[in-house]
Order: sequence, then C-alpha cells, then structure tokens
Amino acid sequence: MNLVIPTPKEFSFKRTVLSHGWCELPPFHFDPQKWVLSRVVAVEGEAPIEVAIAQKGASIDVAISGKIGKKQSTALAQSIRYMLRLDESFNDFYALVSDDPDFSWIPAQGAGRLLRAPTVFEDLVKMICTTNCSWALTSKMVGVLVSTLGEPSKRGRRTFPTPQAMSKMPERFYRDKVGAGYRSGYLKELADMVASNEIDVEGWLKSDLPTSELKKEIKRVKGAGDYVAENILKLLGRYDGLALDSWVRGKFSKMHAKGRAVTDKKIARHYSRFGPWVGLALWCDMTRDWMGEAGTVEI
DNA sequence: GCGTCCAGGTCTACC
DNA sequence: GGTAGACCTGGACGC
Repeated sequence: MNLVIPTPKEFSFKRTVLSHGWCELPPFHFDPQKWVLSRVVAVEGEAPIEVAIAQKGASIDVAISGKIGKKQSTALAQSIRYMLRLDESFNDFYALVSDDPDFSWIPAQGAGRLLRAPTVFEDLVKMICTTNCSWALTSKMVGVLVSTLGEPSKRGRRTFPTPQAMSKMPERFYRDKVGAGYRSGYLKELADMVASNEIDVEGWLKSDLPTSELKKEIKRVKGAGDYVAENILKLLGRYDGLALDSWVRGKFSKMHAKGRAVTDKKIARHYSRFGPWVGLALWCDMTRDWMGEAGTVEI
C-alpha cells in the first residue's frame, strides 16, 4: 500500500535527503539512482514497517511493505512528516536570505530542512557516534547497533534500537562489538538514563527553555559537547549554534579564506547577520555545492 | 606485515 | 574560564 503526503510549496525532497550524512546511516538507506529514501520505522501496535519514500509531483509517495490499519498509517505519516520536517516553517529564514546574493539560492532551491531520525534518541546516539572519528567508523558503529539490537521487520530489515534494548547490553558490548571505544560508557549511560526516564530527550522538542539552557541540558549527557549539542539543537529546530567541527572549519577555510586557518570567532562573524538562523545559514553555505543550481547531484 | 604517527571531539584534572 | 593530556579507532606512511 501507499501513502501520499502533500508537501509545502518550497519543499525540496532532494535537498532534504542530502542535507547531511544521515541518509547514509542505517536504518536509513538511500538509492541515488532511483532517488528513494527507505528505512524501517517502529509503529506502535505493529511489527516494524519498511517504507520507501520518493517524491511524486508536489507530494511524497510512501510505499509501505504490507498492509496497516488507519491508526498506524496516521502515525506513520506523522513520523515521516517529522523526519522530513514538513511541518516546520522556514519563511522567516527565507525572507532573511532572499535578498542576499550569496544565500538567495537557499529559498530558490528549497534548502534548509535537515533530515532527522524519527526520535531524538536515535539522532543523539548517532551524533555521539560521529565524534572524534572517521565517517567510516561512525557507519560501522551505527550499523552494528542496528543489525544486532534493532527490531526486525517482516522482511528482516531492522529499526534503530530502542533505549531499552540498548540499556540491556553491558558496556563491554559497545566496546567489543560496536567498536565504540571510549564512547562505550557514554552510549551505555545514555541508554540507561533514557530507559529509566531519568532524562527525557524527546521532551527537548517541546522544551520552553531558552536555547542556551537547553544546550546545557543536552551537555549533561556524557559524550555530548558543543559540537553534539549544537547539532542536536539544529535537529530540534533551533539554529543559533554553529556546531563547528574539523570538516566545517576546513571547508570554510577553502571557501572564504583561500585555505588559510581561521578562528571560530571569524567564522561566527561571517554569518552573524543571520541572527537566530546563523547555524542554518552556515550549514547551507557549506553544503551548497553538494547539488548543482538546478538541483542535480554533484557529490 | 609491523610499528609509528596523526586526525577527530569530549572529558577530567589542573591552573 | 582556559589549557593539557588522555581516550580509541582506522588510515596513511615508512621500513
């Protein structure tokens, strides 16, 4: 069966899927030939469901493995809207950059939506797995988590593990099997805290805290420093952090400083005119060349 | 094949 | 508040 989900006028499926590296990390799978993003999604009261998401005109077409009830299909559609950020308004951001010659391409291409997982927990675990290592190691860590602790769909593909599933495993598992090294204790502690309701990471989505306070809350999680916290904030819809890492610093240096080393303060100054949208403006600038002006893939 | 060096972000201890 | 060293893995490099 299929679901058809209408999208906002300025929405770009391609820019959203390729907004950052998440589409390459399980349980996401991206087929660049067919332009289909697939994954297994946990839906309450059902076995995990495989979905294949593609653009169809002004809508999103979601092919579902098997049949599901109305209640489940409503929940599934909501989950997909969340991942693709279809309910988030970028009008203020687009208005801010539309007259800027270096940034007016963003509204023109419908860029700015950063793909996210169905849960904050999944995004947070993955973000910790990106720290202080290569992308290959991140892929390996996430791949092992999904393949060993994820719940299988009827076809055998797996979800991202729940906090409870991760909490049941000893720290040794993360060290020996996942290859998480010194991050093992962080992953175990995070899973324990979420599974025991000691921390409500999903609640961050509706938090009334100012961003600076919410950032402190996120940094209470061991393994989450400025980089992790500011990236998670972006996925929560708060873009006033830069989330600088070595790749961004290097890319900024090539794009704006002829390859010379630049300070973080200089990077911050470069985008300061974008105020609360500074982090999104930076990320769009850094990833502008991931696709051509006409929306063709160039990576 | 083996050993060494380095990159990557965060934590802890210390000043 | 700022800084140094440790943490762990994989890739690059030299022998």
